[in-house]
Amino acid sequence: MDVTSETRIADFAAFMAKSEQDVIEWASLRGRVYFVLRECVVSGRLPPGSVITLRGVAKALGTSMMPVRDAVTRLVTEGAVELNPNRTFTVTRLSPTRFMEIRDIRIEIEGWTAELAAAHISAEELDNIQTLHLRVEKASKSLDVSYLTWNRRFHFSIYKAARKPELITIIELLWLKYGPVLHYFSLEDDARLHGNNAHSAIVSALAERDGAAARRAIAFDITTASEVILPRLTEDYNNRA
Amino acid sequence: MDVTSETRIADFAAFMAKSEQDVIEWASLRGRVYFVLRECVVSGRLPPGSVITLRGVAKALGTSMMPVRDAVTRLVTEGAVELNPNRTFTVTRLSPTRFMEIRDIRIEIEGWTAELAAAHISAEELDNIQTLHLRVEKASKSLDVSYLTWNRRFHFSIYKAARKPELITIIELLWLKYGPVLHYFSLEDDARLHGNNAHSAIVSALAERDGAAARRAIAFDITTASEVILPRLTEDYNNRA
DNA sequence: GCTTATTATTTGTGATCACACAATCACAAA
DNA sequence: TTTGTGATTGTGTGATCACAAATAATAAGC
Repeated sequence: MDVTSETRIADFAAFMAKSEQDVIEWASLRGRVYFVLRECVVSGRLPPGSVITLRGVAKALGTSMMPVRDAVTRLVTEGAVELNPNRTFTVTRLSPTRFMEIRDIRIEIEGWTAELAAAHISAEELDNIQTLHLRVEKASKSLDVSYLTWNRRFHFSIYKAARKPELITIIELLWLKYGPVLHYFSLEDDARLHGNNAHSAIVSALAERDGAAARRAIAFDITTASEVILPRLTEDYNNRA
Repeated sequence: MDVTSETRIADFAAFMAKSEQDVIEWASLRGRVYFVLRECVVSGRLPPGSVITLRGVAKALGTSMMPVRDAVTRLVTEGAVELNPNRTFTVTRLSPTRFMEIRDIRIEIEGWTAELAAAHISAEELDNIQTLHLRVEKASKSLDVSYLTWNRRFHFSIYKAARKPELITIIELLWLKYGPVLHYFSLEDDARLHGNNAHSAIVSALAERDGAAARRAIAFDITTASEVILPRLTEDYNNRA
């Protein structure tokens, strides 16, 4: 218990410093705490199942309990964190069946969104997506953790081209639940290469304004990635249960 | 300003009493406050655009600010309430385009869920849905406000038969945003009759385990209802803007 | 020595207080 | 009459305190 809490505090502090280097500056304190916690959960710094205590996080971040409380309860309503009957907060652990359900929903919704994007995408948006595609490829070759970040930006740049903000909101929620398990993926080079092939197919489908092809390419991307993740997740889930 | 706040307080108190008559008993105070506020928003007691103050609600419910604060911030993350730059909370007002976007998402997701339900539905579930269908029909003939409640139970009983909890979560969020504008609908008898025809089609499609027909029937139900709502919403939106 | 009961610590929950910001109203000057 | 300026009120936000419940730790009993 001592080690994890210490680790958490160190992670929080490190990420706090990094996030202040970033452009994003939040007005309210609760917003900053939410941002830090959210990134820790999505990036896998806080692995699924790890406990979160309000006072611990507050101490680690040098704030009061209140902003942490707001941030954590928000993550609870978003499904990234669970409130156990033991009165403890834990990062949500996805069961294999739940993982597969979210995978199927992602294929349906993100595929649909990409299909809509193919109909509305502008030349500038397409340019931006192509450069992002190159950044993802570069990040996938070097063993960099930033791969997941670039991959995220690549996907959401496509979805934004559909001009459906409510769909974006839903997809963000899906990624928030899906994000932690993506960490199983970060050291798997061949899977990344497959992902790059899928990304190429997405880009060319968008360039040709072929909605059906874009939907298929998105589905292929999600499927290939999940085929790498699912066995590792299942193994991990059975061991820890 | 005086009238609305008084009205709000009265509504809250009345609904508080009614909710305690109900079976549902929440452990935490924040949960009860959330439940009350949520129902006030969904049922249209708090029309879109009305302001919510933490101290006012706390005073009306006889609690401290804290549970209200938790409940309202949760509604904000769920999209039912907005936090304006003026530092005031207001019930989210759906623009016509935003309404149509959610309508389309509902057709896609709820149609899909009904299609899945047709494949997995059991005999008991089908029985339950048929009795609920009769309750909706009865409530639609008498000019009762409970029509929306029964309609909601009818729909979610179908979606639960799909056995996809993540989909249910998404649909709940959609209804939370969609709910307030359904109040335009409550006095329109002929539209209700159309809705009943659509419901009959849904039930028979489920009885025959015809997924494609169930999807079409759901889409028809949502479309016919929105065709009644949209012009009224647009008129209201243009007048108040 | 092992089990059980009791204390102690840690947890989330709710209440209260202090602060900063925004809006509104009142009064005075042009 | 209109406009600018100051004060008052009301707002969300953050901090601190008190409490109940649950877990962990300790001590008592066999």
